[in-house]
Amino acid sequence: MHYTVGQMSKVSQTKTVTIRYYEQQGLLREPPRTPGGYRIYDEADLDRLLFIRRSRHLGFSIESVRELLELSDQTDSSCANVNAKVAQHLADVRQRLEQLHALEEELQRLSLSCEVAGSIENCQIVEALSNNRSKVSIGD
Amino acid sequence: MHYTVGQMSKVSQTKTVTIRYYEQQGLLREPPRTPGGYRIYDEADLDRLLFIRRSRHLGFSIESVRELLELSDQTDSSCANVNAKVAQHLADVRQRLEQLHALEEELQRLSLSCEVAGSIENCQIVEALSNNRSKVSIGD
DNA sequence: ATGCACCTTATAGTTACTATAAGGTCAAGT
DNA sequence: ACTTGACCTTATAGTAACTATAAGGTGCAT
Repeated sequence: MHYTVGQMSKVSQTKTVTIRYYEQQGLLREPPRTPGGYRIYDEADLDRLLFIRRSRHLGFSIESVRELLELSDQTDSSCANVNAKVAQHLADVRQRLEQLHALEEELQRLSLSCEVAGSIENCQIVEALSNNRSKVSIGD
Repeated sequence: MHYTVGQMSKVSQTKTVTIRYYEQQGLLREPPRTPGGYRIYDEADLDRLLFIRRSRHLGFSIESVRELLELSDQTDSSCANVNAKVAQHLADVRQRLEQLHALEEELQRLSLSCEVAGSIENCQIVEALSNNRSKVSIGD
């Protein structure tokens, strides 16, 4: 199966200009073209684009996405080079999971307190992500 | 306890200009000033700033952050108004959790396969976030 | 062979910051 | 009291990651 840029756009909810922007940034390869110059993508290109979009949506910078893609592109390289990077991204992902989970719990509490009490009291959404001031750091 | 913009900046790893930008955007209040015009923040301002930064880091748009903060600012409003919004954000957060979790598992698998086999084979980071094409949507 | 939807490159605009300039404030030290 | 230096003020311009628009070429269905 192969796709035009427009079909890629539709499936991935990405503007066609954005897809070409990713190509320019080296996140997507320069795909083959029709005689008339139209880009032709395949299944793997689509998967890669979906990965980029979802990673961006989860707050990863283009630079982080590039690194994750590079891990993915490694066919079977010596681990020493790669393992530190994996560990680093894993720690990052786990921190995000923790914070998202705290936010989930608070939203769920709000939703429940609404159903039971009929009104919101003592909303602590902000606290869900703002405490543990000393334990958690930011940074990418 | 109260803070200058510089102290807020240090604790939250946020440039002072960015803090003033959030004030301009209405995410932070206009704080009281010293006679000389310096901004003075309190604990609650700091918590709010940390919440904004972490939400942004998790991929929420300024608009989403604004909505979450509005939920938080509601003292005890009638739920009907708010509940739909909470449910929506909860669904969004849970989708992010799912995707992040898939990424975590794949990074962990990579890390383990390195320790055991000494090399990375069959890396499927991209697949971790790109499959379930029909089940999962993007959008904020 | 002629629409018309979809593709091409290129340039300018938007969002969410980030950097820099030019100058005022404040607390510490003399 | 005054000076010094770190930190504050507003204002303007620049950057990253898109997004919109223009001007024109492609390709398939009638």
